[in-house]
Amino acid sequence: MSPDSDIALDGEGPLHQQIRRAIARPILAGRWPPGRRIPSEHELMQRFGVSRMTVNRALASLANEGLIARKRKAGTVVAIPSAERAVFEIWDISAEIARSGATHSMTLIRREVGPAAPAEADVLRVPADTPILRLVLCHASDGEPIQFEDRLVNIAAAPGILSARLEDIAPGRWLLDHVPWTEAEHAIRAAEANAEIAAHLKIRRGSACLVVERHTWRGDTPITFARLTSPAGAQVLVGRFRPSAG
Amino acid sequence: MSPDSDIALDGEGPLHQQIRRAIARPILAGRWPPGRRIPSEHELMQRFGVSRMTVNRALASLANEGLIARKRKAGTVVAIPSAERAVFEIWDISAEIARSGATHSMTLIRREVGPAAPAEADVLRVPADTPILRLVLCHASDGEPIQFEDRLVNIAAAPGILSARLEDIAPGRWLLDHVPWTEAEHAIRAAEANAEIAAHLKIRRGSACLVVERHTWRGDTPITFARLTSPAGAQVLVGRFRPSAG
DNA sequence: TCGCCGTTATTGTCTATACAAAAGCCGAGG
DNA sequence: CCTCGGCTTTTGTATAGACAATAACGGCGA
Repeated sequence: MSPDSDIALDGEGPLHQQIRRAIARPILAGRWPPGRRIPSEHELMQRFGVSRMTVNRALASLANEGLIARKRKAGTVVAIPSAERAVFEIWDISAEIARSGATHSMTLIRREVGPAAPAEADVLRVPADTPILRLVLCHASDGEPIQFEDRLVNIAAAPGILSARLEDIAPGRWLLDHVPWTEAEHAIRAAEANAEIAAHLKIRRGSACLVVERHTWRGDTPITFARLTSPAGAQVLVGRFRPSAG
Repeated sequence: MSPDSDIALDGEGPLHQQIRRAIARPILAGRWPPGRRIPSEHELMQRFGVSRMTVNRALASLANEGLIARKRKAGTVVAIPSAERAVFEIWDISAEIARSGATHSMTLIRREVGPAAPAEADVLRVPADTPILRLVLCHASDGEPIQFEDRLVNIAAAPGILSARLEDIAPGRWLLDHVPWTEAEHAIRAAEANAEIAAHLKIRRGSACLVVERHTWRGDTPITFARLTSPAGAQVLVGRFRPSAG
């Protein structure tokens, strides 16, 4: 069996996107470490039975997003992940903490299952009374509280979340691993800590926090809404850009 | 003369990127308002004397970034600007304000020319004593102070900035229009307003602010560093993503 | 007038081909 | 041994052609 036997087309959507996913999946899942060689366009072209233009389109798009690095003659390899991706792509605090070398821990503050109240239905963008899971928790890095997470999950869109062991794995991480998303939206703003958040993050009430709110969808159905609050100094979102060369 | 006579190739780099720029420029400059019809692929193909694939590649890339909206048979139009673009691409508060329908105004608080002090050289990432322009100003939307800007400009990289009429045009805007950049980096965080910022933004000292710091380079030479501070509620950075579908 | 349906303009995707540009590789020559 | 130059692999760009999908439009009939 070929060493890249884990890549395969899934038959969904345009070919170039299938190829994209086929390559992106093992990278994002961590099965292909940075530096790992990716088959050349010719090889992929034969393996998938498509034209080189189509392979090229897929790989160019991945390169454009910094997932892979390409060099003429040298070939294509999995790019070393920069902070960049973390900001814009999906965003997992436990991975972030692990990367910095610290230990991640988590305290579950609240966990409720039930029909969505009007306000909740509104933010999650589901009909009222949709069954949802509400989670409130606090992440810590080496014991230092670093992020307060308030999350709503559309249970219908994430079957299995109710039986997930959320003491061991961050809910964001669990969802990333188990529920494929097709669209996400971030809103980033500053806000002042309310009493509850201040208590859990061990900061002064009213002190500045960075708030990231994220909606995630699969097609038209909302999967989850998360409001992630970090103390002013604890988190900086960094992104690097080009003048958007296609 | 054709109604789209303001689009032309510039001869720099690959054709598809030239076409991209040719279309993007009048949109970003505001000459083409949202909803304005963009010539069909066939027209562009003839106008530029390139193949349709090449035009398509350029337009697909612009559509991917949300600058234009395409619909089969209906054609291509300038997209209604969502906040989205503003986050990732370069970022111009005066355009943002204008887009929201308000009037932008600006007060120049400080303007100094001279060799970079060590601390300044450090943030701008130039050698000490490099001639720099230091600007401090405050932007307002309909008279309401909305953003405090602290900027360092590498004069060598932006010839002409010294004679620009910075009372009329925001320095960020001027730089965008006059100095081509190849790379930019954003850092986003929350911070508490210090005395000076609080006074200018008319907010309480210590209240939460959103801070965006941006470095811009042309090749290896730094062009400018800007620290943009907005009161907590005034600004929300929004971004929408796909699992990075090309 | 209104609704339905075929026409057609426009974009989306894919293929096959071609040539250019970069850069690793390797062998000839010193 | 080292260096230089050519060979070759790999990616980058562009073209022409084809067919599919979509949806606006216009005309026709009730």
